[in-house]
Amino acid sequence: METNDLRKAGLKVTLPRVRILEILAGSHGRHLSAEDIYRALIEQSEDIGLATVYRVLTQFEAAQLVKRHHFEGGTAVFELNEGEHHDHIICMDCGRVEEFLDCGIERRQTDVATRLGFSIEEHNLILYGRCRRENCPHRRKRS
Amino acid sequence: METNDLRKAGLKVTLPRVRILEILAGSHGRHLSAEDIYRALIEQSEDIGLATVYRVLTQFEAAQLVKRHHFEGGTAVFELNEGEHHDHIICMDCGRVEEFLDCGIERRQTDVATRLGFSIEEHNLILYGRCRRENCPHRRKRS
DNA sequence: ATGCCTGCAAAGCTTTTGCAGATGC
DNA sequence: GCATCTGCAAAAGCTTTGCAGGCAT
Repeated sequence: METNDLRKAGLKVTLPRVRILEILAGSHGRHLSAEDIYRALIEQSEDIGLATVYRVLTQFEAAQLVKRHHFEGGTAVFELNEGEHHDHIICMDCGRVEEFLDCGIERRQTDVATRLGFSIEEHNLILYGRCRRENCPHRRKRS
Repeated sequence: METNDLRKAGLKVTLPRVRILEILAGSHGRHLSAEDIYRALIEQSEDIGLATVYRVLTQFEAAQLVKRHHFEGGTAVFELNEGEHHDHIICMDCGRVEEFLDCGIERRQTDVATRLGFSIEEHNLILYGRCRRENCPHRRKRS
């Protein structure tokens, strides 16, 4: 039950927050911008302002319920924080985003940081490429 | 001679472009925002508009003379493209940026991409940590 | 009942663009 | 001389903030 996540974060259980959580949960791994979420709300006839979407997402980020990514070009995108870490690979043709985790890469990152005299706190790895799926070449895919 | 780089890129050798290249070359690895460069120009009494800085940087990026990074929080930063690729580690306390290259990480990235059915075009890896230098703990260091 | 939320509109920031004049070749 | 470039100012995103009213608890 997501409403408990809200309570645990010290946030009141309000309709905008619940709806936004639902939309994020229903995005099946797609990464949504504030605008994406705003439009999704409009589609389901919820009268929630864009400013609220931003505010809620910022609160969710502070509460570690979501992660904010900057990918490329100004617009931030958000995804539910499922707990376990992963990195991203993005298709430059169709915009599809896949997630992955490679222990070897993770380990070597720690090694590099140590070698340079840093203690690593977090990291951000994005691969840009082209996927060879037959349904790729044009436009973002609906899930 | 940097003016040749400009010519090779099909760009006329103008004062703004030369000055901006010089500033980037003299930044000793520090990553500069458009605003940083603009202020540096003002300091040396060059009357060059911020819009021009942005335009020139965009042209330089297209000509692969510089790389644009998005690091964190809205503002893009730029560095001279020295040819060989590297990644970044950033100190969350003092903002210091170090560069590194780890062949193991590079190789595994390619492997991961292949496994997922992508051909990798480029990537972006940033480690965030805390450096333990005695001169670190507060504020960004002037070079 | 009270304090946290929300909507709206306005402001803030970074970046881009239109246009008339200036400059490199 | 001509095309490209620049400065200025205005516009265009994306995101944040102020304020008055609304809602969860």
